[in-house]
Amino acid sequence: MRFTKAEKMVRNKSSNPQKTDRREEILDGAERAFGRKHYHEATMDDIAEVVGVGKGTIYLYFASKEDLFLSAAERKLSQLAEITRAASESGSDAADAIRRIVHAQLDFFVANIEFVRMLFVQLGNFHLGESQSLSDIRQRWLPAMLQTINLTTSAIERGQSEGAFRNVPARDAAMTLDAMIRNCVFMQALDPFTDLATKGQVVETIFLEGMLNHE
Amino acid sequence: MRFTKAEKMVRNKSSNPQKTDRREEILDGAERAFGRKHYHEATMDDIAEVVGVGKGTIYLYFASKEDLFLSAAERKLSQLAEITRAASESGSDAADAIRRIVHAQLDFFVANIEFVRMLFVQLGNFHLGESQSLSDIRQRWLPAMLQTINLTTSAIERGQSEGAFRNVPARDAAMTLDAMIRNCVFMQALDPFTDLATKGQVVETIFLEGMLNHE
Amino acid sequence: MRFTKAEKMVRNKSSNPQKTDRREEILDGAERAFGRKHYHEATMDDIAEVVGVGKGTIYLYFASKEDLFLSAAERKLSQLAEITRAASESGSDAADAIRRIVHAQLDFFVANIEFVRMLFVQLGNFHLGESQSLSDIRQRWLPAMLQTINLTTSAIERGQSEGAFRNVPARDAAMTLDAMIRNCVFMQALDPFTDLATKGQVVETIFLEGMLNHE
Amino acid sequence: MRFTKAEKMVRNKSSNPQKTDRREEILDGAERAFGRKHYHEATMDDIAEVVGVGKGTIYLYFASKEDLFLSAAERKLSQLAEITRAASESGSDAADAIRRIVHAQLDFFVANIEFVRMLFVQLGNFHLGESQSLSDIRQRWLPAMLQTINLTTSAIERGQSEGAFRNVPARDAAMTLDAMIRNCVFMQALDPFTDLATKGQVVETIFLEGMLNHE
DNA sequence: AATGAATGAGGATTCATTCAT
DNA sequence: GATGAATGAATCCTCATTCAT
Repeated sequence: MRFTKAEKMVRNKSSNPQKTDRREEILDGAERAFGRKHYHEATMDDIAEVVGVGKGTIYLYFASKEDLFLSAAERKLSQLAEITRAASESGSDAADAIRRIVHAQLDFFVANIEFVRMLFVQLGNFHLGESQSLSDIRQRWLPAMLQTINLTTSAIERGQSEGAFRNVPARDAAMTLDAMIRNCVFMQALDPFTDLATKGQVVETIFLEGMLNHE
Repeated sequence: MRFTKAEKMVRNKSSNPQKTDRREEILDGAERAFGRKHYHEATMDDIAEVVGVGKGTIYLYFASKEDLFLSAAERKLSQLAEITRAASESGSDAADAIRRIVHAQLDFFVANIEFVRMLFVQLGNFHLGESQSLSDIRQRWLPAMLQTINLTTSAIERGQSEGAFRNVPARDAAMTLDAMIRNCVFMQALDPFTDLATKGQVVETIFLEGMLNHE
Repeated sequence: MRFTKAEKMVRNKSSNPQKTDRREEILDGAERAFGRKHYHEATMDDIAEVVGVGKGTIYLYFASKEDLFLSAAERKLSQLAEITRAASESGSDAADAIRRIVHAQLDFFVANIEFVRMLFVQLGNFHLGESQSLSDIRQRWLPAMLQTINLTTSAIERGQSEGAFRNVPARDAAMTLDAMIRNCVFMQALDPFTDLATKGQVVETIFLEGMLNHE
Repeated sequence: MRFTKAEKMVRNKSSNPQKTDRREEILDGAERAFGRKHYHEATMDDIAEVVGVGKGTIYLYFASKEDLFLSAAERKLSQLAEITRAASESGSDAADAIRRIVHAQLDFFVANIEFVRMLFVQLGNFHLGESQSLSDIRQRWLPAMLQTINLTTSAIERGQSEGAFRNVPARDAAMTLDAMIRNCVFMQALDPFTDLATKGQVVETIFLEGMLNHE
């Protein structure tokens, strides 16, 4: 039985253990490589070397450099959404859910610092559109990104309907919080000697105190 | 008579008005070109076309593509620092200074949306280090960036010493605010139909209410 | 036990019926594959897929892609020589032999259109030499090709010695006839709706009338 | 003033002497390079070396390797059509026109042996279709090829309407003659010591005697 | 014997930079 | 000073061949 290239690509997502492993290995390496250099600066040779496979091998699992890049980010974004869901659900009330989301995401970002590099280096581009060939970035990344932002938005809306949170546009607030958290990782990278916990605390304080109804 | 490349570059910083004008024109064009495409996606041909000069001409004023890019951003970052200083100084008290900074920066970003694209697309890289050839990004950008962040930090410290602001690490808070403001521009770019004023209001509310001492 | 590559190749020429069958299958597939695409455009993957075997299997029977290609053509050229011999021998006189050769070859070409594609696409190269890696094309193909052309040449010489044919260099005439016949197949491919029989008739008429002594 | 790439390509066809010269130089080199090796075997490096320019320079004048190849052949085919027209028009009667066409084309082919190699190596492919990316070969080459074949066809039809030529399908006869002439060049390449004049004579004799009405 | 995943040399194309005009 | 034609290093991707299973 024969498969076209496209079909093969799909098959790779199936559960064949060997192929899946190799695919994951390549994604791991790509994450590291793209974490160290810009999309345009990381060459396929770099990536192959990091992964420890031949250049051609990558093309057995991914259709192009772009596909590889999008896939690597996609995987991480899904994990982030999952982390966020778990954090949100374990919160006793809205404020607690927010607190847990903040810390869960911080932990995730720190544990995946290379992903953060990779992702946010490209993210400006995502937000700001234009880039033709990377245009389908939207299609590949948006679902997981929306899922994540929606979870935070929901937590805020819950707090608002309970009367605990100030009445600001929930989605805007959620995206603001998102930016605040990401920023901690940037700061951490800038000055590795400060404590990330402190920074997380600052975000938590400012955001929660800013949201809470003090009457 | 001949000049080494270094000598030429120094000469270009001289005050010959014609040369200065042409240099500024090129920076304007670079800003637009880099605003539309990634550093690696914008070619020197693109830039020359946008500026309306020959490709070789750019090399009379800038040593390399990288130098051009760094210079264009440098100029804007200085303007941002200037704007921020004016806003901060015109504030009647700490909270007012913060409010003015938020809105001044938002206005500046909106008026220079292409710069924001250009800058923040590369910024992740800046924060997160590594990239060899762009390593001197630090040297070129850091002064103006520090100046800007220090102005916000000072305003916060003023509020804290007056007892109006909560006692969190001022610099971390300043950088958090910075991230919140930048994020507005991203959101604006994502959904151009929402009102930027609203988003600015959300940032102002969350940050100020979060910082204010409610006892 | 291990064999060097050369030993393996020799073994493959042995008469083990199974191996021979598989070898023929692969040649059949190669013929189809090379008939559809240029030598350089048909990949070993293509061929393996057409044949319905694994890519590695081909290398059990042929030393390289080039060897496969040369072998496939070699086989067909031998068949063409055989067809031509039969046609020539069944002719009652020289003119009749020529007529039979023309039609036998046309029939063969039509029945093996993919071979014709394969062969004549490469043939310019053959005639015109140079191509290093394909240089031994000569050694592999020339025997059968000479055999074919010699049969036609003999028929013409017979006609000349009988006084029926005009006295032109027989070998040149034979090669000209060969080109005329091949050309029919090209024309047929160009315009599939015209009748090949007509074209064959044109060739027969022009060649025979041109050769016959009209005194 | 600025031009898009496509516009530049068109401009190159204009009469700017420098650009035209360089373009012609490249075509000359391409002709030699493609004459020595198959389209797929001649690399852009080869061609650049033969021409004596940098690899990138070729791309200033031609959009791709394919474009270069098609352009080189196009140029020659136009010259062949022109040669053929002149020969046909200078013929005193139909038979004479044919004779002149035969010898003019032979001379042209001999003088442009590398073109013949280039062209006919690819021509099988042309006639026999398929090759996707080279599909527009048709559009680029057909006009000049049709022009050439139509000239020969006309000469034959003239002879038929004058009653001098046998009544066979004129176009088929023309294409047959074409194949006969091309074949001389092949033979010449095979055995460089034979006289091409003799071969031309054989073609002329067989074709004309075959076409002439002997009643 | 048969397979097809892995490999890396090789090739088309792009683009920052130079330099003759 | 200004230009843009020329360059070739660098990059993505393909595919013949190998070899562990």
